Amino acid sequence: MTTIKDVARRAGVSIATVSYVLNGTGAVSEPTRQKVLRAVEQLGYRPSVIAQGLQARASRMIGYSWQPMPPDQFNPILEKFLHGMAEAAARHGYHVLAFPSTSPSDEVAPYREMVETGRVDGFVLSNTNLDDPRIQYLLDADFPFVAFGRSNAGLDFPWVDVDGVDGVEQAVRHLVELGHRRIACLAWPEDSLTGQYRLQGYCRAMADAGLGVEPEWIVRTGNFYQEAHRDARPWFALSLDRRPTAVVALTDLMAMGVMNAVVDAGLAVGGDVAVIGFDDSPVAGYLQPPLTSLRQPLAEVGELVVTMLIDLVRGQALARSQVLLRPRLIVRDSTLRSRLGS
Amino acid sequence: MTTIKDVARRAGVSIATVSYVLNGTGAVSEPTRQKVLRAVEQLGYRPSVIAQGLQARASRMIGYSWQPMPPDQFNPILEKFLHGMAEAAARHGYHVLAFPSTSPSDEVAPYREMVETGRVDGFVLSNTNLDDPRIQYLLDADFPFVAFGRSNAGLDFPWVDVDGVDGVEQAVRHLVELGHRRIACLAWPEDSLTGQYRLQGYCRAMADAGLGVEPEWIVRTGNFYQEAHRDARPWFALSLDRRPTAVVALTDLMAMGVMNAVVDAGLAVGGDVAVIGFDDSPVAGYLQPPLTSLRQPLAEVGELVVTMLIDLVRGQALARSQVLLRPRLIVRDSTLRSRLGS
DNA sequence: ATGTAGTAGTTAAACGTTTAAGTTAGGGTG
DNA sequence: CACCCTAACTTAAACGTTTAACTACTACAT
Repeated sequence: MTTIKDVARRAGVSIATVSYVLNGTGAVSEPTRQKVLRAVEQLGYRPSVIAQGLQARASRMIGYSWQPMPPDQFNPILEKFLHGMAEAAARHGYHVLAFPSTSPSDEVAPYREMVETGRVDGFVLSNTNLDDPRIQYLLDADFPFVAFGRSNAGLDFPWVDVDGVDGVEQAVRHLVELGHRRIACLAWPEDSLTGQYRLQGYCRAMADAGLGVEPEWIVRTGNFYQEAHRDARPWFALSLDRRPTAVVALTDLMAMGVMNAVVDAGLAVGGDVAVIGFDDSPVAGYLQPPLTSLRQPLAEVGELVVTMLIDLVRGQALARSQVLLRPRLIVRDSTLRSRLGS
Repeated sequence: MTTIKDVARRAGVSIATVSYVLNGTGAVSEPTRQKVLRAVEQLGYRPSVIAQGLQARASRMIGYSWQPMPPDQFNPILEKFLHGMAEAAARHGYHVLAFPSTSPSDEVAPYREMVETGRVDGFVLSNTNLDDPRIQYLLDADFPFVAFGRSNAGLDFPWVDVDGVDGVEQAVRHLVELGHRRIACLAWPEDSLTGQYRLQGYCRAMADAGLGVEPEWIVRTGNFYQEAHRDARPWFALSLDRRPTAVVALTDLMAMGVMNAVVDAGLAVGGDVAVIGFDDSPVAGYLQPPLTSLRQPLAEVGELVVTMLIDLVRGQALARSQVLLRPRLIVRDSTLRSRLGS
């Protein structure tokens, strides 16, 4: 491993001069500058980030943790989000440290460890919720972080989120335009903030369209295929005048459960019952029929979150510290080919 | 931030003593040991990993990079593999640094940068292939790494892989047992080593079963849904005596293309044509019909790869430096309910 | 009494950077 | 010619650890 000393010796200058040349600080004459650069080139010298880190009391690392999915479920955001983050971080000389969230009993422990040992300069949080202990801890510790997702209205912290209200509104409006009147929503348990927003979008859009909502059209269930499949079934056993002709599910995985429940009832997805998902996971386009879904700008969120965090770490004020992005409705056959319009 | 000096001052000893206590090296009397530990406790002291890293000339970081998928495809391994790695790494005091693979023009550049700046102590490679420039570089640089996947037979380096030959053999045997005789294989281009192994499994199992293989039953296509969908179609336009009654696809995504091609031809998946995928991605079980597929022990591979790498980094000899794991065939309706047996 | 060995601790150097402070030479000014 | 200023360096300290080398003390054998 070649160090700054080797370069200094080779160029016939002191190590300080080498450092000044490399960082562009300090007054160095052009000839010496060239000498140093040549030595750097010849030796293939690169400064040790660890030594720089010790000196600057910074690691140039961004911590990110996610909770693993159960084996039969996919994480709809990880790949694109992580890639967006890693790219943006690298552009600024930072890197992403991926650490596992261990026991849910003490969610904060791994974060605390990273902070106290100086492993990372800041965190990106995802999957935030109300009363998120991680947010509380990081605010208390005054440690930089940016969240993908919101939390309690009272807490002031930087976040980026995708507007679930707007997204589901888009979905419902699309269905209304296609002629649907009886639209159901497969929602999440009440404690999910993201679920609250998305459900709110449903309620608002239905009201805006002047449509009534039967109580049995809103079903809350877990974020799993099996539960969605099971809990969507009763809809299609309802009498013809109460049976929904369209369903908005809060997740593609849940939408798949709905689609299969439709098939189980001897009905056709897209034909008898329109279905819309959320996330636009890569499989959505390849299902039978292809699933209409709301696409989150995940790479953009990843980039934004990281650039905000780096500004924060560098002590710069954020231009916008709370950003709400719109999802985009990707229309596919699960809502077209509807028999209602024709 | 509290340092070892603070602890030393509080405990009334030298910093060396604190270090000795914390590392369990050196001779320290029990009373002083207690004093030090109490001070550590009271101050909430944790050693700075960066300072330790500088001293030890090691970062306790493992680098991992993956190529991003096109937007409409999913990465079937990332989440579970990464989680397996991160868990295993954390257990040994290491962490995973996720960096983006940038331009394919110089695949090695980001690796070289990590090596030269001392960012990581070793790498995990995935998606290796023949003549992989990353392997060549790391071998030349004598830098520790372990690969998920094999490469040229002549290169001696540590790897873990899932046995594609065995996997596809399992698949074909399963189909043969169900009574299938005309079995096709949707394979990858010739330059993919993984594809070679899997195709070899097909050929070997067909030969073992005493079954002939029509040339048009082996189709090579890209690892995409669209191409698979397009290139599987001709099979189902073949005359009844040459048309395959079962297809093994090298990927779940490709299998989905095949399934939809079957439906397009007015046939039923599972009924008229059995389909098997590879990867057992989370969606496989929720497709219509649920897809039989080969499950790779991804978390196990991740753990194994990391523990091997850490041994390597610590200069220990590896018990086994080349490990081949068996995939497991998960049987679902896409191969059951076949009309052949009954 | 003297040397020896072991125990328990301290001192100081080292890891590879950055940077404040100091030094030197040269040129301009009165 | 003495003075000051500036440009272009160098010296050395600091960041927070680990660890080799040293010191001081006690206990014990000779």
